[in-house]
Amino acid sequence: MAKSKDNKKSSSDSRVSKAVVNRLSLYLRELSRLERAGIETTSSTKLGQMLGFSDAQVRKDLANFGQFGYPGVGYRCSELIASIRQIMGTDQRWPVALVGVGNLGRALLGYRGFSHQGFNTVAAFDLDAKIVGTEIEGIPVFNLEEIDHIVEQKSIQLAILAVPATAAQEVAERLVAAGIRGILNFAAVTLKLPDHITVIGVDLAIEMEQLSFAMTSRMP
Amino acid sequence: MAKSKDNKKSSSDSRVSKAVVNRLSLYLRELSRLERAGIETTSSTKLGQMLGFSDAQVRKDLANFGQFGYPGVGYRCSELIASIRQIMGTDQRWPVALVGVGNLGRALLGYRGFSHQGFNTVAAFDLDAKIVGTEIEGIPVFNLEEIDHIVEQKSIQLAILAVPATAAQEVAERLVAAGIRGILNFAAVTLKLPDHITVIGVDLAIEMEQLSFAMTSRMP
DNA sequence: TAGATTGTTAATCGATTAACAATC
DNA sequence: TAGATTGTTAATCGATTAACAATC
Repeated sequence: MAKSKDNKKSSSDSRVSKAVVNRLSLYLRELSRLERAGIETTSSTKLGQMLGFSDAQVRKDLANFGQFGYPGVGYRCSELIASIRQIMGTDQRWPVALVGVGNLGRALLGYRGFSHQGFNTVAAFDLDAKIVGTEIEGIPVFNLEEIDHIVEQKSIQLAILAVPATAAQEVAERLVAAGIRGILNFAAVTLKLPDHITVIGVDLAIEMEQLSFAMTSRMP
Repeated sequence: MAKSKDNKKSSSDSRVSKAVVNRLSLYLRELSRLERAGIETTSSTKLGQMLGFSDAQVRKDLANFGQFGYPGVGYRCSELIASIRQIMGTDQRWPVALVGVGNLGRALLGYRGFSHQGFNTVAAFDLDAKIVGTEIEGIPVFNLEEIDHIVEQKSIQLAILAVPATAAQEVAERLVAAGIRGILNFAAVTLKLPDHITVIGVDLAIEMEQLSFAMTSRMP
């Protein structure tokens, strides 16, 4: 085990920035790749190089949560993976609701990448009578009216919101009323929700704009 | 027009952070909403409030690129929209290639949100003989072999990469060889590409992890 | 042992906020 | 005019990097 004094900082004391948590996910992704490749040990320098960060940054990020390495040796991939999973909360399974089974929602239902990381889409919701009651990719589609019931029954805390922008605020409020505490929002609107609700916004048009800005500013 | 001395900083002098450019996109999104609602004027305070930023931050971000407001009055929505579009490069149309017509790729082909912002998916690429030669959502699907040809013919600089993670690095290198300069990467890998290539990564599993971290750290 | 690498403290750098004269 | 709000400079805050003793 890593270090005898395993006084990891309690997970709730550290007010840690969004950027740190994002990098933690990237470390996890690289570490998993190394482990799959049969590599047992790595270092802050190597990990940083793979991702374009400094070695100091890697160590500092991890230091927010405890001591995970061995001076003179580095980090054991499998151990660090387990530690980061625990920090991120992905050492447990999270049942997820997907709301809005349109084009994008359907693709997300079929997306295999989530389950690896500990996320299980267990219920989908829509208003379209043609699909309510069916199963898509093995996941039952319910009428949105049933959200309170199902969220409670399946102890769901997380939702993926893939409804049209015009409906997003209203649907989000229903999710919160149903007991959802975290939302991955694909709608191109800023949701106004109570402070205790976590919202991560993914706006694909905005990501494309970052590209066009880069093309435009670094003119060749 | 805004200010008589329109000495906007030249778009290439300002080395501006990723965070600033992202907020610019958010300002643009809110301004468009206001304009659609028939509101003609706003202020840094109001704009900030809508998005959870300080008024000073809004003004500082804009100050990177010029002077767009009227002291005592605020900003004219339509003018500021036009200015930000110009800064972002979305005052012009960008032809885009979509590579990898699987589950997610197909959804992205059907996604209407891009074209509003000035992006036009004009060609899709895949290896699957069953779909090569067909049109999906009105967009022709080509064999990946044809990428060089088509990219040149259609003057494409931007690509959306939606292939399996295992293929992403190899396919990305082909895109670069074909002349692509910016990639929106949905594959869960860090691409190793020349410095002059801009890559924006969107990893949905990582976004979900941000949620589970929030659930786990702010335990109720 | 010599070489490598951690965790951590101090120094630097950059980003955000506060404050205010200028302006409408 | 009085009130509102900009653009900008200076002050503060936070994040990144450098440096190094401790450790294997």
